[in-house]
Amino acid sequence: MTAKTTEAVDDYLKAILELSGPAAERVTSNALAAHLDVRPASVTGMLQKLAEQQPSFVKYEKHYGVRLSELGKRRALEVQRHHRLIERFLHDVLDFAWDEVHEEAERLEHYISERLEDRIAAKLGFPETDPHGHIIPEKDGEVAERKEIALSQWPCAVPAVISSVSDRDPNALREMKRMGLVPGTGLIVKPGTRYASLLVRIGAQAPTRLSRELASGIKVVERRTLTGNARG
Amino acid sequence: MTAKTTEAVDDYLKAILELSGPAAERVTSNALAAHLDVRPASVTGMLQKLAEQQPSFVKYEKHYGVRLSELGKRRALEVQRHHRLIERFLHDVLDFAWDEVHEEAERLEHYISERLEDRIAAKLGFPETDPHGHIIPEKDGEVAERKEIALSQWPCAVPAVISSVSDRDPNALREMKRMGLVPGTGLIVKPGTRYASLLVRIGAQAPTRLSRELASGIKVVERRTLTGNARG
DNA sequence: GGCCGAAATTAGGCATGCCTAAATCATACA
DNA sequence: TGTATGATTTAGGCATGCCTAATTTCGGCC
Repeated sequence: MTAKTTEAVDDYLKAILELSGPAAERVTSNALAAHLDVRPASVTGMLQKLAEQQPSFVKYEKHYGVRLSELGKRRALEVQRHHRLIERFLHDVLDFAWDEVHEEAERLEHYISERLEDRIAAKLGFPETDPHGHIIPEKDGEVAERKEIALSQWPCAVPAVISSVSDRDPNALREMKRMGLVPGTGLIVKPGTRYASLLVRIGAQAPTRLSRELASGIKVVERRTLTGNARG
Repeated sequence: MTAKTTEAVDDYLKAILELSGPAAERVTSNALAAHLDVRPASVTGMLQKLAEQQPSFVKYEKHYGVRLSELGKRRALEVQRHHRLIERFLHDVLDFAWDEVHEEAERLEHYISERLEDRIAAKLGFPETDPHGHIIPEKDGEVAERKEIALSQWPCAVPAVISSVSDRDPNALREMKRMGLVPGTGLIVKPGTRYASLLVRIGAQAPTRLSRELASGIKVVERRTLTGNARG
């Protein structure tokens, strides 16, 4: 039974979860401010308030950054589960395009009840990923791990499969779909300069140039390790 | 394009709409306070702020009550449309019981986009009523009128059909369902005292006693005037 | 060890929307 | 025509969560 949160608190916890990465490293006020589009001073204020609470969602050390407590992590994962379930629901049941779901889910994730969360999951057959390939945390907070890597870091000539794509830029998402860059698609990075763009063979198509910007939003895994959860 | 509102403002507008009735009469601060579960002083403050805005959602006269402006009415109907569409969606698509939908819709109604509203309506085939029989306003603000009357005021021996029931008390709703008191059900009020309870024949059942409390949440129309929209 | 720039924090404010307590208004009734 | 009573409004506060401006801390570099 996690303590009561506001929309703002949820957003902070989710941001800390996303910025701290798999290793749960400390997150700086500045990084949070940039991610939340808020002034650093506001972040300090919020973190202090959160850290004072008993029980607390975060462990906060002045000048050294913040990380989630167990409680905070549980809440952040719950909100993330809401977000991703809602995205899949909007996409699969209500015919939203994959570039439309993020904005809607971003609002609704704070306001659905446990009951609605459960009914949505059941209706969908307990899906494992959202439309962009992100893994949906289990209700108990478990997250199936996957060692995905940014496409921009992937070595040449090694067959890869897209595991997930960033959902924060609708234009990029439309462009990706147009090029066939969706979770589950196989690709190979061709040798050549990697400065402004990558030469990539997408699926069975002829090799294409991919802007660094677009590539930065794409994560991949090795060809044979994809467990088959990601849907096209 | 109605101006931007907060959840609190939406709740005030909806409350004014519901309390002012079909004739759009003035609503008193006290009535609003009771309906919104807020102190009268808070209502005064909010109404003053709303009335000051340009353009304004309300027409407010000190000491004499408030009514909606055209703008306010449009927004109130939009929120009501959201609420009722969501109720039907939760009920029909996500297997919510009819006593569970109100609470969830009460929150979500403020946070769904136009797009989601439209997709929900389309998915449902543009329904005319919510699970409790209330008419869903059209997107343009039109409301199919219906001269329904509280069951407690209905004359004896005249065949009636339940048009709608109040959705604010889950216990009452469960009790109604158990007794077969759902929209579309026919009934006849038997002669007798109407002090604490009514003697009513529900559908084809033997006459039953109905507490005044339960009856107060039920609205009816004359048997042959129901246009067939309400579902059992 | 001291200095500098970036990062972070403190200080003081603002808007929303609620509260309680203390006036004030409207009105019915004697 | 007063006056009591209930409805309503005013006055002053509190919590949330954001802001800007000013100050402090951190950490690398000379």
